[in-house]
Order: sequence, then structure tokens, then C-alpha cells
Amino acid sequence: MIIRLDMQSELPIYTQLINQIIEGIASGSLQPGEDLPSVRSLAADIGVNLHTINKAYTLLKQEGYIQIHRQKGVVVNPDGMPPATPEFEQKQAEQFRPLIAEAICRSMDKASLLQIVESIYEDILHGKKENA
Amino acid sequence: MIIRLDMQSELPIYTQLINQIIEGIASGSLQPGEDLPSVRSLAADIGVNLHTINKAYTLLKQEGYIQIHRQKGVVVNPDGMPPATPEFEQKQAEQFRPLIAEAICRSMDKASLLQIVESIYEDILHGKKENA
DNA sequence: CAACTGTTATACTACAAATATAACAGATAG
DNA sequence: CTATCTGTTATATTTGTAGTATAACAGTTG
Repeated sequence: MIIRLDMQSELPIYTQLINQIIEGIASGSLQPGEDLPSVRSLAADIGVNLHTINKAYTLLKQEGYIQIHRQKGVVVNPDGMPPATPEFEQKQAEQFRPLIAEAICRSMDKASLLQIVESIYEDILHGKKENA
Repeated sequence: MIIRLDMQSELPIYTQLINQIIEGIASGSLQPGEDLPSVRSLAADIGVNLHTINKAYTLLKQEGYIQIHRQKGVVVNPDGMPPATPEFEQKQAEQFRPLIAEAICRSMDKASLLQIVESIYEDILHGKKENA
């Protein structure tokens, strides 16, 4: 699992970490039960403070993606991923909504939009990085 | 055009404003050429500072959604909306990506995801608010 | 002239992000 | 047993953004 941070991004570091770990799980490059680096070693690896890693891990745990064991370590949830609850779907829709509104303003038709979503879906499943 | 703010939201006020104005344009409730309230009157209406409104308007202008005329007022861009440039599509994909990765983790299949995007697309076109 | 427009400037509060240190408590390998 | 690793907690500091509060400027318009 390679973590790549953009220090110029408007996204906080801990958010970039969360996004990349979730995508790693989605693509299968991180398997349930697999160990994640300790807060200290990952912090040292990518050159940030251990609290930044800890914040990302804590949020991932709250959402059910990972388990954190005191004095042991961090592991991708071996009991499987959290389900798509109604609360999740509502929050998801709230995040999709402004993106779709923008697309409509820019005259993107429904088929084009769905095609973009579909290709991103496939890219993630096949572990493809952002278009370089 | 009715603006509804959620002061408990994690989204900044100016971002909520931007989102609602863009959705207003997308749904057709705001037509090209239509006047928007002045920074002062809108600020007074919704109970925020005029600089907060000004920040939202300035960003909307930078993206081409509105025009701002000194000593006149603010208007939805009468020359039409900005096109879907490659830069826009790339930024759009970056924002879609983490949402789709989350959906994959939660075992949402491609058809379900596309169906959700499609229904939001239709909701916006028909001016429907969030599911109450 | 008065009232309105966007614009600019300054100052302040509040909060989030990130860092820097330090210490604690339990597990484990030597 | 001791040293080392784990997550956890606490405190303090720096930096940047969000938002507010006031004030003034310059041009338009009734």
C-alpha cells in the first residue's frame, strides 16, 4: 500500500489518507484482516505527525472500515465492511448532489455523466490510478 | 430563489450558498440574465455578514456562473454557462472518486450506484428538494 | 443630494489542521 | 526482567480559514 500525499491540496492530510485507504480496500489491494502500519511508522514513512495518522485511523474505525487493538495494532476489519445504511445513502446523496448540479449547468447530459461514474467505478475495481 | 442555510453543517456558509445557487441554475429556477440580490440585502435576509455573500459571489464569478457589475448588481451569466472543460472533468472525477470507492466498499453494485446518480440528476432537473 | 451598487481595508474572534513533546499502560520478544 | 513496541492521552504552539464588525471609497441612479 503506497500512500501519496499532495501537500498543496485543499484536502486535509488526514482526509487524503482516509480516501486512499478506502480506495485500497475497494480495489482489493487492502484485504480484510490485513495489517496497517502503526501510527508512528506510517507517520515517519510519509513525513507527518503521528496525531495526523491517528486522526485518520480513528475516523476510519468510527465508520467501521478498520479495527484498532490497544497494544497490538491496526487491521482492516476482518468481519467485512460496513453495510450501505440509509444514513450512508442519504449522506452520499448530499455529496453527489452539488457535483451533479454543476454537471447539469455545464450541459453534460445524463448519459455522459453516467458514463463517467461508470468508468471511475471500473477504474477503482481494477486498481487504476488517476489519469496521469 | 429561497436560500436555506444549515448553521450546524460542516460545509462553510459560502459553500452552501454556492451549491444552492448552482442548483438553482441547473433546475431552471434561476434563468440566465436573472438578477441576484445585492450582497447587502442577501446578507440581511439570511442573517450573515456581507463578506460571506461577497465571497460566494466572487467564486461563482470566477467559475463563470454569474457576472458582477460595479455599481449595478449581480446577474446570472446571460451569455450562458461555462462549458465542461477537460480541467472541469478532471476535478469532477477527483471529487466523485472517493464517493464511489466508499460505495464499492459497502457492496453497492454498479447498477445501484448509477440508479442513485440518475435519480439525483432527475430530481435536480425537476427542482425537487432533498428527501424530507 | 440621497440611496444604492460592488469593492477594499482593517481588526477581531473562533475553530480546524498540523506539529512538537511528553508521558502512560499494556503486550511481547530478547 | 527489561527493552521495545503498540495505541492513547495531554498540553502547547503555529498557521490558515471562516465569519463577523465597521468603515470608507467610487460610481450609478432616482
